Amino acid sequence: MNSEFIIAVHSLVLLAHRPDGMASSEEIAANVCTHPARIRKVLGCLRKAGFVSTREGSGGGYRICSEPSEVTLADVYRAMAAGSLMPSWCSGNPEMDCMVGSNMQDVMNSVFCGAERQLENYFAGITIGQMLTRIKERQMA
Amino acid sequence: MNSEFIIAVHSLVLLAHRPDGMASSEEIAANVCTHPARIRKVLGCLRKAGFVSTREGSGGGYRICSEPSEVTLADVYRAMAAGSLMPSWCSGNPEMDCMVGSNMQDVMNSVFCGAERQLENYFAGITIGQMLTRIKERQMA
DNA sequence: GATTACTGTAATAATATCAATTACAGTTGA
DNA sequence: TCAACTGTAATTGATATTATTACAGTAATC
Repeated sequence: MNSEFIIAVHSLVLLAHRPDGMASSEEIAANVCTHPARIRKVLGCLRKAGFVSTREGSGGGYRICSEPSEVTLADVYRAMAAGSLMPSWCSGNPEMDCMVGSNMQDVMNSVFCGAERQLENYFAGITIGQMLTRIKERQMA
Repeated sequence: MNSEFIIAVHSLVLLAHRPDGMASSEEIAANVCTHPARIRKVLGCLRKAGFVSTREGSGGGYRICSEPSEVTLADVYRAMAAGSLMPSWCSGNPEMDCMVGSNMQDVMNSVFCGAERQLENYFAGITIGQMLTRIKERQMA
């Protein structure tokens, strides 16, 4: 799993929490605990996916332009980390003679595709708004 | 996700496919496409988890000592890769002032715990025996 | 129009993780 | 006693990840 997914979710939750829905890369970076350049990269993806709008220049920054209650973690996952469940390392080799060794990659692939669907299904049940609610609840406790 | 999980599953499927259920680390390594020492490490875990037995010395090696139809990928996952879904990199910081930044780690953690349960649930529906069947089917096609 | 405060993007450096390899002690069968 | 194994740790090499730097482009404001 990609840590950019975490950064994306965190950033969206932070923006959703802001009254005006806005923040600069520097503000977000301080909150997430990473470098502003990394935030700009991740939020560039979120912009392409339509979750935030950006304004360059003075007074600019990022603004959430989707309903926090309608954006799910599955949406963010698809935009940021699709396919990241399966390790890049592969066992076996389609060229080899043995039935097991030559077919394992394909079978493993289908297993992980299924796992990814399962995961997306779970993430589809959690919205950015709910994340913010959970945080507020935790803050109370 | 840990690639040792893949190696463990591949090794178990290979052993299940052998008439006598046995193979040496060298044979397994050749089939998996990795180094024998790595196989010994992974199968050492499977031994501790009770899925294989080992015999040292000449003529020794690994033998599957559980029913392929009863060992699920969830069992293997728990033995080899439990907790590996969540990235090690963390956003936010419990010490900080902001409600969002200070509670994000905990909330993200609970999200990934749920995801992991979901994943295990999916893996629980796939046995080593079924993996072998899938491979045989693919070989036919 | 100059200045200031931003984003976008790429390149580089630092660090961490992962896999391969080597080495060798211990075990067992022949 | 030799040969063929496992168990394990240390080292090296490769790869992936994150931080940092740099700078061009854009927009608001004075």
